[in-house]
Amino acid sequence: MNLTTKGKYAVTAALDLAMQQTIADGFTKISDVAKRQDIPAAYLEQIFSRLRKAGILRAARGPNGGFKLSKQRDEVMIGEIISAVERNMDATQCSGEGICNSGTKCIAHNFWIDFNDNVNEFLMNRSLDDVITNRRGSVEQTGQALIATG
Amino acid sequence: MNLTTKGKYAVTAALDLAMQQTIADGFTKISDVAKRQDIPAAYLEQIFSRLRKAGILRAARGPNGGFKLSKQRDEVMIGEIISAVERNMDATQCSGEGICNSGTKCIAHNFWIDFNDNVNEFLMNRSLDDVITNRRGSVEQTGQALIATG
DNA sequence: ATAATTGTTGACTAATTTACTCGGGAACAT
DNA sequence: ATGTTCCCGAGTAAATTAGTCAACAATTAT
Repeated sequence: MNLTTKGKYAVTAALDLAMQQTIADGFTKISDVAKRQDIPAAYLEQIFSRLRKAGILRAARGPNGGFKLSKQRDEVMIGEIISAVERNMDATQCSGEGICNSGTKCIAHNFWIDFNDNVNEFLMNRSLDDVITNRRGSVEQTGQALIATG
Repeated sequence: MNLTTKGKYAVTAALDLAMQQTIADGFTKISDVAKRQDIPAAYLEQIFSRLRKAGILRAARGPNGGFKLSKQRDEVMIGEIISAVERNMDATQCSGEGICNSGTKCIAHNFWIDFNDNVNEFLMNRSLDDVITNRRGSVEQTGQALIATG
């Protein structure tokens, strides 16, 4: 299980983009997001690069360039953002392969699978819009998996 | 958010103790647990030491010594075990202090609080007995906090 | 054209954390 | 006494985190 500043910065920065788009519809510069959210700009570059490769953001270079969400803010789930930048959200010791105790399932295996499912569902059921409007999660499900379980 | 092999070993080893006590009622040696669960014995020593200091385990030295649960296995919650050995399960950047963006709450703050609550509830609602009998969580609540939110 | 602006990429690094090991000591049973 | 088992603190190699930096590529405004 992994949740580092990288993932937290990613969520914060994506929320910032979503809020900026409410105000104006253009692209938002990394340096502006970095300043507002108190995130090191050069580090945020790395993070946005991953979010772009994951299809969550679109970029434009040059003056008036920057980043914007590639979907509506109620279509971007927090779980997508985290899994795009974070190394490994799986809680099992064996990456879900069931080989955690000398080739067989350890006695905690199924428990960690349940834990994964719980975290997964929480993060995949909350959009940027939900967080901004302080909703506790929408009903719509994506069916997409955040945590690989083998 | 932190969930390392230390926490996972702790849960596995506690489950092992719980299962051994079903068979016989004495103390179980570190070396036996380590062998059965494929955990480095010297490392498990550290882990059991913390669990003992947290009041989860009792120890006895000398021949026929070892460890046993200090409560019934349906009274020991997985969350207790993890928080006894793991450094920091809090998902906020600011340890819940609300100073994540230059002294004020960052825009993701409340979201991470909700996330903490969710994880907390999951882990504090499952006993060793629940995991062993493959139940999805009991109804009883402890009211004890796993994740500090300030 | 050219200069200014902004993202793109890959390499690099210091600090921290993880996942252990090791050695000696203390309590206990026989 | 002797062997067994936990107790405790120190030490460490490897991995990870949390960044920085520099050169390059695309775009726009003049």
